[in-house]
Order: sequence, then C-alpha cells, then structure tokens
Amino acid sequence: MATLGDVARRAGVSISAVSRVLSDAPGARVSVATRARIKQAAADLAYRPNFAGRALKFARTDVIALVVPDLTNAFATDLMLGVEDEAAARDHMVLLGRSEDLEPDGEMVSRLVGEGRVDGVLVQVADHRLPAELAPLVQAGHPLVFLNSFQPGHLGGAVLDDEAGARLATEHLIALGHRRIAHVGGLPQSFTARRRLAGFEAAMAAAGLPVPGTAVSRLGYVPADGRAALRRLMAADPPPTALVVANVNAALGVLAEARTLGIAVPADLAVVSVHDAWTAENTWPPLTTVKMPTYELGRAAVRALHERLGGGPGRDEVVADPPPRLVLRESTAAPR
Amino acid sequence: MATLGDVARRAGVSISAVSRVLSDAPGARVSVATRARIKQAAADLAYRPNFAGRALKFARTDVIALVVPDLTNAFATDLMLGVEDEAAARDHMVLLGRSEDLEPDGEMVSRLVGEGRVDGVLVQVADHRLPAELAPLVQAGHPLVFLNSFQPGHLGGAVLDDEAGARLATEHLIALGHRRIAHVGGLPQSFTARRRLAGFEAAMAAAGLPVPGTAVSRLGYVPADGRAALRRLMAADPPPTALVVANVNAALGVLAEARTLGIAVPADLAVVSVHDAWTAENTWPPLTTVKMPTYELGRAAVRALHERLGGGPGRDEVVADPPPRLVLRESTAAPR
DNA sequence: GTGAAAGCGCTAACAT
DNA sequence: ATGTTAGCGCTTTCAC
Repeated sequence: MATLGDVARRAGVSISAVSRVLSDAPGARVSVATRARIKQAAADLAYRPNFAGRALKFARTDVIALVVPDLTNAFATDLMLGVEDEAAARDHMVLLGRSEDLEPDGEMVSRLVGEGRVDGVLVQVADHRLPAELAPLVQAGHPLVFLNSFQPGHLGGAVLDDEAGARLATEHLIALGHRRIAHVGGLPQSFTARRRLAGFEAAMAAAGLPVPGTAVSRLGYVPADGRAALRRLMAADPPPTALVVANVNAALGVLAEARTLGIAVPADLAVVSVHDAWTAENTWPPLTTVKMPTYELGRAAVRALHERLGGGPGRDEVVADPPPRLVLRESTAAPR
Repeated sequence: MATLGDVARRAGVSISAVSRVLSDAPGARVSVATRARIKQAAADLAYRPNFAGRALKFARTDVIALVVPDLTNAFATDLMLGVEDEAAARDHMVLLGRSEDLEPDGEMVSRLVGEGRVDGVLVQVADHRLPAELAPLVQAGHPLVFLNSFQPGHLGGAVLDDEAGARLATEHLIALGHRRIAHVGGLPQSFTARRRLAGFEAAMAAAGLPVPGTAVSRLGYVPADGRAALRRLMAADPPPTALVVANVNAALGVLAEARTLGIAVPADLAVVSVHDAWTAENTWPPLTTVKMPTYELGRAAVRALHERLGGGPGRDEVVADPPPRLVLRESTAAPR
C-alpha cells in the first residue's frame, strides 16, 4: 500500500505538497504543473489515504456502528438502508455488528467507541433485556443512540410510533366489524411491546370494546411465540374472531399454527400484524400488516447521533413521518 | 479517552513501562510493585488501547470484513456465526458490510483493505454478477476470499457442495416414487445455480429419468422468481409431480403461488428446497429442505483468509463436512 | 528494572 | 509555491 511518501518521491515533491493536493486543502497554493504531477503519481501508485494515520491525527474515524440483535430480521433491512443513506450523506461509513449477546457491561460498545474504532454507536437492544441491565452502558457516557427504545437516564433515542401502529391495526379490525379482538404481544419488559399493547388497548377502549385478561398474551416476537400465543388465546370462551399481532415474525407463527389447528384465516380468525416485511407477501393467506417508517427511523437515529457527536445535548425522538400505513392483503376480513 | 501517557502520569512511571505491562510484553522485567500501580491506574482511568495507534504501529488491524449482498437473507445467519466464531478464536473482530451494489470496480473492498481498515475481506458475490465483472476486483490482488464461488484467476474461495445438496434433494423425491421432477434453479451465471442444476441432473440421470427442457427454470433466488418458475413449469404437459427448488426463498414463493393456483402441496406437487432456514418451519405445509453446512462454510472461509494473510498461497475449498442433510418436513410425499 | 527516543502515515502550523 | 517539522497513541530497541 502506497503512502504519501511514496507518492512524493515519485512526483519529486515533498510529502506536505502531496497531502495538500490530495486532500484538497482549502487555500493551498500549488502550481498547476505540480498538482498534475502529484495526481498522476497518486493514480499510478493507486494511492489511498491510510485509515489509521488519519484516525490518529484527527482523533475521529468518520465511522459509526449499527448494532442490532439479529441482522437477519427483516426489520433490519429498511433500518440499515436508512442508516446507510443518512450516514453516506454525511460522509460517514457504517459498520454493522450483531449484539445477540450485547453483554450487560457493554463490552461490545466499549470496544467500538472506547478503542476509537468508531465515533458513535446506534444500538438496538434485544427485547428481553431489562432496562436495569443497561445501566452500565448508559452510565459509560458513550455517544450512543438507542433504537426502538428510550433508556432511563439517557438522552439519545429514536423510536417508532408503536402506539399509532397498533392502534391503526386494531381500528382496521374494528372497522371490519370485529368485537372480540385479542392481542399477541411482546415481552412485558420490551419497550415496543408495552407501547403496542397501549395502542391496542386505546383503540379498543375508544370503540367501547372490552379487553379481558384472556385476550392478551405477552410472549415475544419469534414464530414460536406466536404459535404458543395462538393456542393460549383461542382457548378463551368465546374465542376471539381477530388478532392484532405485535410483530410480523410472530404473525408468521400464528398463521402456521392456525393451519395446524384447523383455524381458517381470515374466515374464522382475522390476523393483522405490526411491521411489514417481504415474508408477509408470501404467507398463506398473504398477511395484512401495518408498515412502520423503519427506513426513516434509521435516518433519524443517524441525525440524532451526529448532533451528539457535534457536541449537542442529544435527544429522544419519535419518528412519525410518514405515519404507519395499513398494507391490506388477505389475512383480514369481516367476521362470519 | 485515556492514553498511555495518562496512565503513566497517574502511576508515576514512564510510558514504555505502562506499555510493557498492559500489553503483557514477553520477558518484560517489571517489579511487582510498579506492575500493580500501573494496573491500578489503568483500571482507574478505564484505559483502552487506541485502535488507530496500534493499527498504525503494526500495519495490521486484526479485523476482517464479511461482505454479503443481503444481510437479512436467512442464509447469512449461520454464515455470520461461523465467521465470527472462527475469527474470535483467532482474536480477530468481524466487520459486516452490505454489497447489494458491490460495484464492479470493487470500490467497497478497496475502501476496506486499500485504506487499511481491515486486514482482509470475505466476499459473497451477488448471484446476478457475471464473472467478467469481477475481473478488476480479482486483479487488485487484495487478500480476499470468495464465498460461494470460485473466481477465475483467483485463489481463495470457499463453497458448499451444492451438487451433493441438490443430488440429495432429488434422490429424496425419486425415492418417494416421483418420475416427473422439475428444477427451479437460479440464474445461469450464478456459480451455485450451475452446480445445483448439475446435481439435479446427475441424480436424474443416475435414475434413468429424463429432464426435458420444460423441466428446468433458471430465474433466480427470490420468492417472486419461485412464483414465476412454478407457473412456467406447471404449464408443461404432463406437469411435474415434484420440484427441486435451488433456494429456500424461491421455495417460499413456490409454495405461495401453488396456493394461488390451487395446487395442493404435497398431494399434487412435492416440493423440496436446497438450504434450510427458520422460515421453512413456518410455511404451510412446513417445507422439506436440505440443510447445508453454512456455519462451517463461514469457519472455513476465515481459515482460508488467515492463511493468505499469513503469507500463504491461498486456496479453493469445497466445504463437505458435515455433508448436506435432509430435513424432512411436510412438503414432500409420494405422488398420487 | 526503568526510561528515552524513533517511527508507523497523516495533517497543519510554520518556515523559506 | 514548496519544504520542514511536530505530534496524534502506540510498541520496541537501546541505554542506563
């Protein structure tokens, strides 16, 4: 790998001249001839500025990290796109990390920011994590923006309007004529799960519909959780005629388990989920969902992080534009 | 962020003493007392070695990059785990990158290795890429290992035994009694698609079964491709009674489209796919698949890269251990 | 047993 | 218009 010195030697000039030219230093007075010689030499040698050299000099990397529990979650696709687009617009690179095991001590984040590998981090905390577990991470005071949750004592978070999303899903079922509607929710400690449940309850209350204790499950966001939830909820007497599922992956499990139990969707049971994904198009029946502005969440999070990096105070933001939108497919219909 | 100098000042010793102690320099003669003082000071200041400083000194980062076209592809889950485990065992960190748009000029790879951000790169090339498009990347001579393809003129690749996988899937259908079996393949330029097709054809030939031109589609690996393929293949007269699908995502499309067309799986049509994923458990009917050793592919690729980084010649490897394994679910059965 | 100093690649303030 | 130099944080050789 060629260095500035190599280029300088080849062009017959000093190192600083090369630096000035190649980094477009403002107000650098360099003759057209030398400038050309330098550019040529750099091209010949396929010169690229050394990352470590720059990082050391500037104490800045222009790299941010995005750490998510499960990168293969369809939720992450749009998020990553949003993060990358906004980062690119600010000439930053994005480094991706998994945090299935984001240790409570925040080792991963410390390694990233503490060792100066990146300037700041976007973290999506796994749903099963308790807020108390994250206290060390929060207290370390790193430039950090939480995705999908606000953390007590920490300013720097970007979340979706989960409540509006769940409300929209619920209202759709109510408009179809359903009255016995149940909720397949996430874990009680999950920030998003609590908000989605609140949205569900708000819509039910607004319509004057009861929500008995047997109409809410709070097991989690993976297909197996959806399966278990369905079995539990359908045991109620009378069983619900419709389901608001808090997460699209759990909804996949709900649909599969409904087939196993011989429950016809949407005839016997209407199903709508919060969050859209490509998988929802390929279920049977195709799944009606509420699409959340996940891409914009990514962009907003990067903006928030940059404010922090620029010395700002940090802030918590609910991403509400565009608002949640119903994607009508075939898993919902009026009750029999 | 504390530096060696900060620690040294606090411990009342020189920078070099601190470096020796904190990096466990072999044969460093440091008194127990100073050693303790230094460790204490470092802990007090939450000292962490600066990444850029080390990288500059060593001209090495101990980071490798894994670049895949679509991180949210379920295929990537096991792969990432394998890569991370093997990298961790060698004290390397893994940096993830998307390459949906891995530019033919290899800009992304140049940025990673050329600027010294990472020591080497694992690249999975998107299926639609033509080998010729990758020539510049290959010629740049970077420490590179290709995943899932061998590139002409490049030594450093790790691939699955696609042929064995497709053969196993096909043999399963033949054993069930099917004779008219069709293949839903990937794009003609795709390395894996060609090998899987070969495995399908080999198994058919071994059983003395014909493969008419109407029994092979080569559209791609996403659900929409599977849908299109199904419509095309079922137009044959007589239509096939079973399908070997080269990819699990395409198989999801096949199943969904079969529902739309009123084709009963497995009664009218048996379906088996190459590659397993959690999604396959939640389709209806649950999808029979051939599980490939994707985790081991990740490990092997890291090993190959490390040999290259250690000055070795690089090599191409087919990961065959464990061998492809049939995961029997409910989408396959004997023909009517 | 401990410290001083050079140098990795880069930029910027300061010469000339 | 161009060159010299200090210094970012780190390791390591050399000196004491």
